[in-house]
Amino acid sequence: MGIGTVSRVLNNHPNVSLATRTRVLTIANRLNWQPHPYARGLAKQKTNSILAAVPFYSTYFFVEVLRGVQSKLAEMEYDLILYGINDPHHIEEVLKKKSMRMRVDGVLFLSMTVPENFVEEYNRLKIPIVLVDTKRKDLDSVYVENVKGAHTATNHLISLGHKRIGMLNASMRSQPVQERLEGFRQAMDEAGLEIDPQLTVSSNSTILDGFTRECGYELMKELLNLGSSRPTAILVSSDIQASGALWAIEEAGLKCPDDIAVVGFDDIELARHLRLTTMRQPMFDMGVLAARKIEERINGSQLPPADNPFVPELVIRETCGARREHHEAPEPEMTA
Amino acid sequence: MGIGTVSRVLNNHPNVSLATRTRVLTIANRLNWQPHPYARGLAKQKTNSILAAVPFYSTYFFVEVLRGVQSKLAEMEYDLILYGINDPHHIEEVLKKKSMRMRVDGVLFLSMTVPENFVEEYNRLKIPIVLVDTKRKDLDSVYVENVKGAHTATNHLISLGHKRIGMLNASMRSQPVQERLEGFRQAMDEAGLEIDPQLTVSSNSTILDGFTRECGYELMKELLNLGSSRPTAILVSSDIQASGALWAIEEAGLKCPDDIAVVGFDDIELARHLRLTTMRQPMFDMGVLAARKIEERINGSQLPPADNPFVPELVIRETCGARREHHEAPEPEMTA
DNA sequence: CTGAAAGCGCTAACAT
DNA sequence: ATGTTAGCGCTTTCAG
Repeated sequence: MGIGTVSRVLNNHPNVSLATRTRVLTIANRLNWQPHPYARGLAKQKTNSILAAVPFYSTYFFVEVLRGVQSKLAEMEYDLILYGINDPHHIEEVLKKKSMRMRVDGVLFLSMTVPENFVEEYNRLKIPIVLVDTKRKDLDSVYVENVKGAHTATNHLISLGHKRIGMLNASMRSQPVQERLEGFRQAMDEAGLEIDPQLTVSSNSTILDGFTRECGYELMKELLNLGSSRPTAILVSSDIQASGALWAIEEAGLKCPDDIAVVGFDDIELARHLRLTTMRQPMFDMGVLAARKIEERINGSQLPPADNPFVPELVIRETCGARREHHEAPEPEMTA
Repeated sequence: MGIGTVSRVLNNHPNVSLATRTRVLTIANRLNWQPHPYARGLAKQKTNSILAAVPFYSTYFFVEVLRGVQSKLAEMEYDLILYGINDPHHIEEVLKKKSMRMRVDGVLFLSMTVPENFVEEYNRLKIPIVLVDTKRKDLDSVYVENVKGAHTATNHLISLGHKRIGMLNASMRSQPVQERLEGFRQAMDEAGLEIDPQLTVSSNSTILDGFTRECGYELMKELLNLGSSRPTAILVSSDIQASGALWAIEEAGLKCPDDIAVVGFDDIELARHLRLTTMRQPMFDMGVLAARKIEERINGSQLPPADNPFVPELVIRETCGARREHHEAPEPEMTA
């Protein structure tokens, strides 16, 4: 029996008699045989693996997304190669040198701005890219509708009767932050509420674009220093910052829902603990979709680059003041 | 100039004149050339990538470890293939079918018990395995000294004057839990303190071996139901459970350091928020070491399988009662 | 020191 | 339907 035939059954080629097919299969099974992925890859010019470039710092978010990615990828018999970018400035250098080129059939960028020349090069190599948590008109993007989300969050606060609402932001350099601020503005406008510039603060920290507890803590202190003209409620651009803000509030001897209500964004694990009202992002599902999208491209889809927006969902807990009683028990664990 | 020569310079083969070497290098650079990893892998019988099998649920711990692994691996020019095991029962099936066999030079198992036949098979294939956060006499293992850690934690509580100390455990099926309980016992013994069996509770939950907030919450309620014979301090086998325990304490209208002190284990991110005193595990460093160990094996080390223990470090915050004042500011962010 | 040729394990095109 | 053969892109003898 020729080696070619074996190859055929392994690749489900039609021209193989059922007899030989089963014979090959059983013998392969008995020998515990598996085709060598590299040899196959070389011959087929396909690696059956995709690269995920992630900023390692946004832990909870990216873990959830990756869970989704990996789960879909496993189903597709693809491997996930993880590449953590610690210093955003080194993205290109790193990805170049790593000769990730011929090693993967596609690449996923999470929460990262892709360098222009990188896009060009991968374009030339016909290696598709899909973005997660960022957006670009010329690439497939999977992201959350930040404007809408912030809008919803703000409306919630408004519906609770708040008038003096502030927004505590991370760095305005961050695209999601800009969008979230925009949503806030829209909602305030629509409600005919004044936006006091004093109450709209943002970070100029270079550390993680201001997505840190410290940033939330410091900015909240500023807000609190406003004294009687402080806001009665604030929207915070991320849960992690909200945690810092809550800290500042507590430290100032104030009570969270009563003296000042807060709504976060993300619904990271911590949020449940803090009983933080927030906008949930369907991270796992975003990961699954991203994997699907990259697959479509790999399989030759020529559709124009598409947006794949997800709508964040308002999770009402206690920091907004809408629910003041304690629960009997903690919320159920996320399904693992 | 022959293809062979090119190959030689790429592999730093000595027999190449500096003249041709630089010539090849510059031209390669100009063409933006990179050797094809699969072709190279096929020829050299080496993939230059390692597999990390991780249980996706233990998020924070594994992210940190992986950060370490990846950082070292990148340095070694190795790729990291991530495989998330959601259902522990499927480990072998999954890894078999994935034909991970010839695809990686080594495998890392995080927080997981490796199936026996898996070990045998990889042994036969000469693909080295190293364990992280678990132990096996016949494999290299990188882990934390749980006995010592629990001992230290318990001693801390004892030094604070506590006599009625309890321990709240996850499932006794978990190796780390057993070890932590052992450390607790030793410390109590050495101090001549009685261990009230009522105060040593453990979970029989099958969900994540009881490493959940709910588990901590429920077990703490049991402890609290003891009324006046309740412990004045408890050691909890993990931070995540400690968070649930704190919840139960609060819900019962009790105050944490005052009515009952608690010390956790792990130092997950959450711990800072909760101001939880806990035992820190050097997760990143464990990852780095694991990567180094696997590299040694790949490079043919024949040393007998070795233990690589790390000693956990006591992090004193407020739930133990040793520091009662609030901080001026939150602790600095972990370096990312 | 360098060129030529065989081979890594598989796929795909071409015969039969 | 199946056997044969020529690559896939690189490494590695073996000559020279």
